Amino acid sequence: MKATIKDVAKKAGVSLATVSRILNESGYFDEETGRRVREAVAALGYRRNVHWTRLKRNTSETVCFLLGNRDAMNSMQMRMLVACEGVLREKGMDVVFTGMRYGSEQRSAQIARPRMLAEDGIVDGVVLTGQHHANLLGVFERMGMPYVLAANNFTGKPALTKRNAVIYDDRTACDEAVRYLARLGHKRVAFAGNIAYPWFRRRYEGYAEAAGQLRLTPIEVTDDWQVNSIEYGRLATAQLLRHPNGPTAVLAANDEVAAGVWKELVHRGVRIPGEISLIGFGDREEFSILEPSLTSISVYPDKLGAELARMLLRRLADPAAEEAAKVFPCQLMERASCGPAPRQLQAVRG
Amino acid sequence: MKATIKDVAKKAGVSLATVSRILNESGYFDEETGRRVREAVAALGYRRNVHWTRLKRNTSETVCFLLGNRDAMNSMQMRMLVACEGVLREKGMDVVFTGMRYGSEQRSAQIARPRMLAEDGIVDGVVLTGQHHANLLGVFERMGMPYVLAANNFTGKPALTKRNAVIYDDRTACDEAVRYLARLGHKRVAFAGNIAYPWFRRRYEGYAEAAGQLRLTPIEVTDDWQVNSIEYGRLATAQLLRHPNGPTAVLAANDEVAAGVWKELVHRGVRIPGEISLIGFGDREEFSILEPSLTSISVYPDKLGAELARMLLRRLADPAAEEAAKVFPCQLMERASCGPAPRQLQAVRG
DNA sequence: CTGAAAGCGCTTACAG
DNA sequence: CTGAAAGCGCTTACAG
Repeated sequence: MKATIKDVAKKAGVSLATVSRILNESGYFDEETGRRVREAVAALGYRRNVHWTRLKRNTSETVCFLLGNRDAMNSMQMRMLVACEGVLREKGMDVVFTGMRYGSEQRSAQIARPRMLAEDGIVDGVVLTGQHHANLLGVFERMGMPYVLAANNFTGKPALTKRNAVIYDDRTACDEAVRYLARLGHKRVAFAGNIAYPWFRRRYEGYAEAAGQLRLTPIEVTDDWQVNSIEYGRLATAQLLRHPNGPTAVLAANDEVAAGVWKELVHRGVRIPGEISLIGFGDREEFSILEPSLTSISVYPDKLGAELARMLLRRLADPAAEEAAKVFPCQLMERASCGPAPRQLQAVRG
Repeated sequence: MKATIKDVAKKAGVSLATVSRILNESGYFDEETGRRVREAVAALGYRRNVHWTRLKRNTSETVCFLLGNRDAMNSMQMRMLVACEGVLREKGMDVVFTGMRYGSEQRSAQIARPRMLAEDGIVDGVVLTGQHHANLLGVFERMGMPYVLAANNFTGKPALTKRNAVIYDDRTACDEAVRYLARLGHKRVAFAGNIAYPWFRRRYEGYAEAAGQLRLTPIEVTDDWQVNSIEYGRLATAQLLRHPNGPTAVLAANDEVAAGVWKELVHRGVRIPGEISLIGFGDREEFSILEPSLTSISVYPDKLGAELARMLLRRLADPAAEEAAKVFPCQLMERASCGPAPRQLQAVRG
C-alpha cells in the first residue's frame, strides 16, 4: 500500500521524528542522515498524506466556485472560473465547482445547500457567481465562511455589494455606448431589456441618462415579459418596428437580447447596420457567429475572475479584514453591427 | 473555536468512546445517554471533522473533472459536468474542475500536472473530457488513479477507448444524416471538416459510407487547413460554391463548422434551406441563435455525463473491475435548416 | 544531532 | 452498557 512516514523511518533506520524534521527542514540534522532519509523517500515513493496536513492546518486548500440560480455556465462565467483557477492554483489551491438554486425569500436557515457548503472544512472559501440573493450571504456570515461576490447579478440591497465584491460598471458602459451611437449620427436610439432585473435596470439607467443629456429620442421596450432573453429580443424588435417613428439603433440589455433583436431583424429583412445599428452587452464568444459581427460591451471576465480569487485569498489570510468592492470599467468592442445613421426616414415595417 | 468530540464528551459527562458509538450508532448504548449526547452535540454545534474522516477512509470523496487541451468548456462539456455533479452529489461526493494542456508526444513521466492530479489523495478519481492523448492514460495507470474517459476526442489508439470509456456513435449518426438528406431528395451532398482530426474523420467515414451506398455524388472539403472551425466552414463553403456542380446539402463536421458554412452562405445570399440544406453536429445551445434554426445531431451530453459518473463510481467501489466502453447513439434533431432538394440545377455562385 | 513521548480528532477492539 | 487504551499519520516540545 501507500508508504507512510513509518516505512521511511524503518528503511532509513532512524526515528519518525528525524524523518519529519528532515522532510520539513525544521531544526538541525546531519546531512548524511538527510541523504539516507531522502533516498528512502524516493525508493518508497513516499508523499505526505494530504488529509493529515489538512486536518492539522484545518484548511482544505480548496475554494468553491458557486454558480447561483442558473442552469448552465455561460462563457463569461467560464472565463471567470478559469481565471480564478489560474490564480488559486499558483497558491496550491484547488477550485471545486458547484451549482445551487434557492429563492430570494427563503430564510437563511432554510436554504438547502450542497454538502460542501453545509459542512465545515470541505472548502475554505466561496466565490459567488451567477445570480445570488442577500439571504445566502447571511448563511455564510453565520457559518464564518469567507466569500467574495461577483456582484452584478445580485438581487439584494446594493449596500451588500460594497464589500468583498467585484463589480463591473455596466451603467457607465451603457451611457458611453449611447454616446458612441450619437457620434455615428443616431437620433432615435432604443433600449431593449426587462428592467425588472436590477442589472438590466442599471444598464437602462445608463442609457436613459445619456439619451437625456444628448437630447435623443428615447424609445424603450422594458416590459416584464416572462420569456427568455432571445425571445425577449424578438418581441421587443417587433414592437420597436411597429413604432411610427422607429429607432435607427438598438442597445440591447445583453448579448442574448441582442441575438433576439438580430434574429427578428434578419427575419424581416431589415439590414444591419444599414437600417438599424445594434449593440449587445457582455461580449460573449457564443455570439461571435452573428453576421455582421456584433458590437458589444466587454466586461473582461478574466480580470474579474483573477481579482475575485486574489480578494478571497486576502480574506483567507485575514478573515477580519473586509475589503471595499473593486469596480471594473467595461469596454465597448466596436465591430460591424453599428454604422452611421441612415440619412432619410425609413418606411415603417412590421 | 470549533467543537470537538472531546467537548461533547465533557458536556454530556461521558467518555469519548461513548460519544463516538452513539454518533455512529455502532454497538449498544443507553437511550437516555444517547439523548444527553445528542443534546450536547446540538448545543455545541458539533460536526465530525471532514479531514479526519478522509484521513481514516483514505478517500477525498472528490472527483476531478479534467478538461484536456481546450481553452474553454463548451456547452456540451458543461452539460456533462453538471450531469456528473448531479450523480456524484447524491453519493456525497464533490467535483473539482481543472483544465490541463499537454502534448501527445510527451513522455508520461514528463507531463506537468495540476497538483490535485500529481499528489495522492486529493481526488479519488478522474473524469477525462476535452481532448486527450494516450500518454496521460499511462500516467493514471501508473499512479493507480481510477479514471473514466469521454472518448470521442481521444487521439490515441482506438483500443484504449474500449474500456472505462463512454463514447457516442458519431459515425452512424452521420451515415443516418446523409440518408435523411437523400430522403429529402438531395443527390449532391457535401461534407466539410478537417479529417486530420480522428473524430472528424469518423464522421466523414459515416458520411462517405452512406453516400456510397446511396450512389450520391460526394463533394468533400476535408483539407488540413490551420484555421479555427468557423473559419474552416467559411473557406470550405467558398470552395464548394466554386464547384461546377455544387452541393444542395452540406453535412458539417460539427456545429462550429456549420456556423462558418452558414455565415458564408448568408454572406453570399444563398438561401438556407431553399438552395442549400445544412446539418451540424453536436446540437450545442450556442448555435440556437442561427436563423433558420440549425438541424444538428445531438449527443445527449446529460446521459454521457451521468454515465461517466456512474462508471467512475463503480471503478471506485472495485478498482480491479474494468468495464467495457458504453456506446451511446446520437439523434438527428430536425429543424429548419434542411428542406427538399431544389428542383432544377442552380446557377453557380462565387 | 537524535529519539521517546505526547498530542491532533476520532474509532475500535478489549476489558469491566 | 461504558470507559481506558491503542492506534491512524504526522509534528513538536522535551530530554539526552
